[in-house]
Amino acid sequence: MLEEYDIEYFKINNFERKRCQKCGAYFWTRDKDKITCGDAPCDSYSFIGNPLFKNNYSLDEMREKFLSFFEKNGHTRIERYPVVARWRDDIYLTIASIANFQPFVTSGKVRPPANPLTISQPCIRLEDIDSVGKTGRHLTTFEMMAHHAFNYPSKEIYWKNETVGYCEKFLESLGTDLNKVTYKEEPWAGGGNAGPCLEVLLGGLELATLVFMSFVRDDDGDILINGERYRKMENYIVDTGYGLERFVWMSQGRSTIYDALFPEIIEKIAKLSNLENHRERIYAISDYSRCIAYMLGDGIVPSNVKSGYLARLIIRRAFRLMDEIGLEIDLYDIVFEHAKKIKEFSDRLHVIREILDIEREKYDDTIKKGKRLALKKAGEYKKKGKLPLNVLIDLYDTYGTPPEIVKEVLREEKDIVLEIPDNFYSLVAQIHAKEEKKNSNKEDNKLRDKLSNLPKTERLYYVHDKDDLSFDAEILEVINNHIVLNKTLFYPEGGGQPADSGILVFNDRSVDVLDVKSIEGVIIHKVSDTSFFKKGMVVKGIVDFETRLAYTKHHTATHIVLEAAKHILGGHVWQAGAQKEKDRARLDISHYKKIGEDEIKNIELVANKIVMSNVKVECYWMDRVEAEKKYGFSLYQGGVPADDTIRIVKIGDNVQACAGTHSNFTGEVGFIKITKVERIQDGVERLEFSAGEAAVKSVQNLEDTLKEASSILKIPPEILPKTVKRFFDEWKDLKKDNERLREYIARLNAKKLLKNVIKIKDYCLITGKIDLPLNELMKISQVMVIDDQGNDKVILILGNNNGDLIISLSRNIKDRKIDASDILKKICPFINGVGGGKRYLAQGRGNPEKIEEGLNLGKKIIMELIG
RNA sequence: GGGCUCGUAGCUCAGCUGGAAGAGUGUCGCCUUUGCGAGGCGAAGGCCACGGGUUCAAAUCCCGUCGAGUCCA
Repeated sequence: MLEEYDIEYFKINNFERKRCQKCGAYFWTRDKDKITCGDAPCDSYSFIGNPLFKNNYSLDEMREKFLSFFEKNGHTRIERYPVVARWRDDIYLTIASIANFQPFVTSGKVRPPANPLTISQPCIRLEDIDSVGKTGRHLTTFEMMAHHAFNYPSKEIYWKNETVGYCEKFLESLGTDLNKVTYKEEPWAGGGNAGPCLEVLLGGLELATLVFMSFVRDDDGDILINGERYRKMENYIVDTGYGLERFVWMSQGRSTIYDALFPEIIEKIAKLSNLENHRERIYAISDYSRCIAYMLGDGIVPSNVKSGYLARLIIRRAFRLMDEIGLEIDLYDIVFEHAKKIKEFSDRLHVIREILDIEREKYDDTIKKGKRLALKKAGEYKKKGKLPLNVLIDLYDTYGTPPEIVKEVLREEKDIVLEIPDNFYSLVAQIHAKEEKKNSNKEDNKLRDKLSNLPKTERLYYVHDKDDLSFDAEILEVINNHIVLNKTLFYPEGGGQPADSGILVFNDRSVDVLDVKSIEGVIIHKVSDTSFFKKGMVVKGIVDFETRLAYTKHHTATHIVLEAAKHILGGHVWQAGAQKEKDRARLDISHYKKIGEDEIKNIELVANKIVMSNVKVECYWMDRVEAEKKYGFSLYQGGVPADDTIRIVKIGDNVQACAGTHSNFTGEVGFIKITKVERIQDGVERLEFSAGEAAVKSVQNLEDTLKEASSILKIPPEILPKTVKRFFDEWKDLKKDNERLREYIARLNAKKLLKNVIKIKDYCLITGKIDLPLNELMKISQVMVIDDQGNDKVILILGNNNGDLIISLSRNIKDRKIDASDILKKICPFINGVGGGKRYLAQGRGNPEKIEEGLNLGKKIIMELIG
């Protein structure tokens, strides 16, 4: 792989390629005497107390220094992207600056926002969360300062020489002695791409990585990196990453990175705690709180799934650390110290506070419950003297009680041993390791191949005339039961809007269109019959008007409801999913607590106000880069399109990238009625609603229900709640009365039955037929056999006119020969019955006319058993 | 997206190898005490989340719905 690192710049500037005498890695240096690569652990830190830059820099100063340096060198400065990677479905958090441009820019499908560009991108990586605070250099959150150049076969911006040159020039501008810098060779791979990479090392610290992304994953490729195969890409990308925090640290030479970055926060915490005893924890809190500020500031809502779970994870870690050092302030007070420095968070501070308050409450509940459970489990295992590992795992996995808490609770308990293995958390991870892989749609892939030669279908549905949903088009291809036309008015399934239905007509024959899909811009119509369709025919298509109109209204309504929800609940509301149907639609939104009744009413009201204001629904195509610049990432509520040009749907303040069909004015949507709100996940609320006629019908249905309910009670609907309450209360009272009476009747009957007692030895045999339901017989048995138990051994056999039969024994009968279930089973055949039970109680049913007979038989059997 | 757990008295929970609803705490009443705190006796308070199924019988077993918790990716 040497030729990849054979860089002109190194030659011109008299670099030498050497092999590290400690780790064996190859590296480049100006220093003839250097024998190690410069990376830890081969070289130790030489900058602590001895900064290797000329001046001290803060985070803001260093960031500005970097960005303006590259601006001066022909790069365009780009605003940071959010830390939550909403434009990707393979990662939740932005883990690198290049992540902003994957997958569509790196693959060449979409052009970059500028080329070359420079950016300082806040990134979050939780892999090393356990090391934070302990090592002095690990962080969960860092800013990756970067410059990127996207090179295409037709046009190269710059490549390796310039990249290394910029690096040297930038280091030089900080007053670095370039003789002390080494460039270590290290192949890089990530996100399906790979390439050679140079790690820039100074004073034992890796300051930056210069990646030359030029390979793409391919099982047939000839390049092997980390056990995976890659091949050369057509385009090639300069992907650099300069660690802002490390540059700051290097400039200050403080003993840890935390001391360099967050001195005022550490000081604040130290005032309330003891810095010397809790140094590591305080460092970790200073970092975690910044991570939390970014996550919540960029709109992540804590949840039990996806990125929300990661937010909750780190928030809870922070709570635990704070508790461990007895820090008695709100987490928000620390998070605020970070958040106040980030200008776009200023109007989100109150939401951040509220979220953290709610999280604190939930955490306290979980821990409280966990402690109780731990004590209970400890009690269960006291005899064994040891709490088994699987119980410990269960406590964490199922109830969220970390082993540290269990240990704390059991500190007082001396009878029970608790062993927490070092790899506890990886053991938990192993349990969940089994992952099912989604099998990709094979049928789609087959079609994809066949369609690859066809041109993109002309989409008439964006420009059609509303009153006439018919069109003529030419058949380009017939594949199985699918038809491809040169143009179509049929809307293909997408963006939560189902496909149109309708018919295709040729001469006087027609077929139903069952499904419509768009595959890479080629629209295919699945039809009921393709037998008489041939390539080249011109056919007439007619889209079902009613269905289309219903979908259209609900689609526009979805945008309106989302806007209303944002207005009422706040800017953290994002669409988490949506689906339209003919008579209703549903919209999932992120929100951190249950939506209240009043809030729902307000959302409904605001939505209807938007409808009544009858604003124009503007749909137009726009350059992607421009649109992003103008409207931001909130464009992408329903997913990210893979094109340079995107379709914008603008309804007042609400602007979204959307491919669906929409009404011309909001007034056409008609009445919007929210019919149901449910929580599908913690942090995700689902709103179901209807629009237009469907909304009117849904209200009418509700009214019908109300009328029906009140007509049963023969009252007007207005007093339904009051009356229902009265009935319910009365019902409860009657139930209680009934209970008392049953008890009373049971005792009366018990008294009566005592006349039938047959005494044999010390047994009391009682039989009787009483005309009462089975429940009452059970009650009598309860009274006679269990409640009023004296020294007598009572055997009770009762029957009723219904054919029910029970046999009940008092618990002091120890003779195993006498078994209620056995006796009953012997009787059953003679009364055409079934039944069973246990030793002390059996119950069955037979022919009502034979109950008398059954009772006598029972008497006989028992007398034989005792006698 | 996947796994696990839980919905029983106002609250915290037991009962869950199927047999007819329990404890602690809180509430109310009476007694004891100089008062506070506390103690004694008693009472009220349950669609056992909802809907199906299995069974002679379901709080208990099975399926579904709704609600809650938690871990992992």
